[in-house]
Amino acid sequence: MVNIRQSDIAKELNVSRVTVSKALRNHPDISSEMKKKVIAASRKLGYIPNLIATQLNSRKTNTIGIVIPDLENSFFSYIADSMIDYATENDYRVILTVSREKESVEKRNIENLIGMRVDGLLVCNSQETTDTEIYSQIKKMKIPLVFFDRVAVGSGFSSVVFDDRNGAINSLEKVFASGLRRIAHFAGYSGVNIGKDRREGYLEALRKQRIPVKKEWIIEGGYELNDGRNSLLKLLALNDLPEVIFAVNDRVALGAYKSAKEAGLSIPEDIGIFGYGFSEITDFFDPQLTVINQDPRKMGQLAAKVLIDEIAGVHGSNPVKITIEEEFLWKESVKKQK
Amino acid sequence: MVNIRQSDIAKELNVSRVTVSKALRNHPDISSEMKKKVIAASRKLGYIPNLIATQLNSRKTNTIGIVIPDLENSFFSYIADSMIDYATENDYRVILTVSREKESVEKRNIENLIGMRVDGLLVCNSQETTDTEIYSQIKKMKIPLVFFDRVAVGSGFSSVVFDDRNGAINSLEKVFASGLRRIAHFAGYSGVNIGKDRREGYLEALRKQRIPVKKEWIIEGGYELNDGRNSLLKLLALNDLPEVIFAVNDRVALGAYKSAKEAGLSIPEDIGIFGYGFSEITDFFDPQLTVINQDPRKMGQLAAKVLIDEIAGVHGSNPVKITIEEEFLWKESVKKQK
DNA sequence: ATGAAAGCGCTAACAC
DNA sequence: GTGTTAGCGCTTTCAT
Repeated sequence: MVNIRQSDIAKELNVSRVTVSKALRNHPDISSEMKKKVIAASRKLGYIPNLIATQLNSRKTNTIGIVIPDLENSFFSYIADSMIDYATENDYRVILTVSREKESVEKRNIENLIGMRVDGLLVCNSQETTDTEIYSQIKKMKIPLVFFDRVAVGSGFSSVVFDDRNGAINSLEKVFASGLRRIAHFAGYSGVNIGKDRREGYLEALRKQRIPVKKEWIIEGGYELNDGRNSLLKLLALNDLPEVIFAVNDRVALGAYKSAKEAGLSIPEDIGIFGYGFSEITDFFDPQLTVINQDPRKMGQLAAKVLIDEIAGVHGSNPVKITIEEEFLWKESVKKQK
Repeated sequence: MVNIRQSDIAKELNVSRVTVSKALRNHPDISSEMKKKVIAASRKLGYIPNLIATQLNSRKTNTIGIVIPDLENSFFSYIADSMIDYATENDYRVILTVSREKESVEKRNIENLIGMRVDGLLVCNSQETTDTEIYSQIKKMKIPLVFFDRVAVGSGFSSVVFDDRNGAINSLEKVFASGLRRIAHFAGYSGVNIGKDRREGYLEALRKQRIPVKKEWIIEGGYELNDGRNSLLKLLALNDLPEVIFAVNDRVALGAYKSAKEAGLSIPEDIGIFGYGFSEITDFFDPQLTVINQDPRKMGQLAAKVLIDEIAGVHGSNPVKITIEEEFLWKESVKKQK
């Protein structure tokens, strides 16, 4: 690799490196003629400043580190994309790491990013993560950090999350208002936050309507397509179909679509389906999936904004907690009764 | 931010910084007792090495820069994911930048990454990119670079691309062999490589079978869902339906699905559809989309491997050109005739 | 207006 | 075995 340095420009012009350094940064010390000369020479030689060196003595890298569980999940890739967007607009670079839902990888990534002296961190915990020691250390080091979507609780950092519980309650109220009353829930494991909050929302919504809970209609499973398939088969075996299925996420909903069609059930006539998701995916379902919209771009943007503000010292030392409301997008997959 | 330095450890132990530096890197100079002491102290103080400083004098960052057009496109997010995977496994970090299909952003990203002194670059050109001057400069600077998917031709760098033309030819041969003969093509603009190669494959396949080309069955459009919708409407207006539509990509195919269903055509009975895509998306189509498989993980992995090998000096100065064969995955959306 | 000296945190080369 | 010196490329005093 052949890199041009400021000293090369200085030699070319027979001036000192300092003059060059100042000229390039448009320092008032330097005459405008000199500046022109320096800029011309740097163009000519193809000078690209060494940010590593700059960063070393400014102790600022203008770089944000992201730790995300899985880029193959479009929800997360949209989030990452919007974070990169927002960061770039605000003159920050982004180092993106993927934890693959592994706690150990998450930890390694974070140490790596701190080693790179990023100015701040955007972190979504892996599903496995339970040990929060590293986060206490980050707190001690006073490195700005914002959690998004999944939060290591009690660590005292800012966070941006969805209001899943109310999202479920509000959405189900709309469903009830349309005359539908028999709703099953394809739930995630209740150990995980996501699964827990969404299920609680479901239960609370039923309670409000004084609709008795049918335990057999809460079918617990994972978060992938096959889990949705299996849950639908379990539901069929009951010989007691609900009017609508409320799925814990879009992949589970898709699995339910598949099994439903294989079983000869048409959506939404024989059975309706809706679930957590985001607007961009509705089109990938036929009929279009009704979703409780978790706007990933909004989350990414907000988290990045909170972090960058925090780096700038906007919030002082008070962590900011942002809860994003979810909107119910009624599409083809659920048929209103009235 | 509060960061512990080697000198802090040195002070703590009343030794020189160099001893600490060597001990931490397990240098043979240092006694094992001293090493233990140093490691214990660094643990205790929560020392995290400053990679910026290390990089400054090693002139190696162990970091790869990626420039990708759009993370919202799952094809690219899978590629990015697999690159990060491969890089991480090989002890490289990744700085990911997104060009949003803008030439100017692409250029800015590259300069930024070079400024960060990444050890190498993985680049997919934006759709707009025509000016390749920056790439000549990179060549001069001897910075390793590998293009993937879209290549600034004539710049003399290694590349990893799909063999779109043969993918089309081979796939169409299978379709023909099953007895289907009337195939339309929803094409991209022929100005762009992708659009051009795929269309040429289509034409060549017809030629081989001595099937006359119907110009009105080559419907040119963009690469998004709505383009597929519009193309299908244009096709319907002809009152001369083909048996199968060959779509330039999955989003166009999806648009065709939508319009077909709205027009009361069922797939594959009334009309078959297949297109370029990758295996993970077939399930999102109902019926499952038959695809000419462009495996994004394979592309990401290979490109990352070629680059990392190149950084290690494996290929000398000879650019490597890798062409990935595409496999035809016959799914539900096309019905075999025999 | 320009430049010399010192230092960011770490490491390689060379003493002791 | 341990420490001293010098330097990575840049910027920030402080002289001139």
